[in-house]
Amino acid sequence: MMRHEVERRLRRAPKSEQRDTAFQKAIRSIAKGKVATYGQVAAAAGYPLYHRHVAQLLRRTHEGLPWQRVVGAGGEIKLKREAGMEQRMRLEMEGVRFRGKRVDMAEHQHRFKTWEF
DNA sequence: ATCCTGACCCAAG
DNA sequence: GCTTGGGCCAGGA
Repeated sequence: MMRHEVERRLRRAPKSEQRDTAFQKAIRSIAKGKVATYGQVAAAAGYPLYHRHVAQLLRRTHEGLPWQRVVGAGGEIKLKREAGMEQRMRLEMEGVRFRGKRVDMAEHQHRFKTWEF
């Protein structure tokens, strides 16, 4: 492995790992039957503007996380086809109701306890 | 360095 | 309800 690559990893890995840990912690804190948007998860974890990274993390690894509780702005499910259907089904099994294509956010918006982060 | 892409977001029209 | 254009960040080609 080339030296510059090693240095690159040492320099950046810790930060992104911290972020991912914070994201996971925030996601795990979403109550059953509630949802939060990518942007809200990022902000609650202390990284506003990092909503795309929340998505990236979930795409990489969602094992053991209540990933179905993370939705797009306005309660929209962003996964396509099968994956989208699965997310909707998982949410409905938790009692989450939809208004058409979106989660009824007025009823199911999770409120993060910001002092925990 | 540049360009593209992504389980994004938002304001406009 | 759209669609568009802009903004955001990091990783890969």
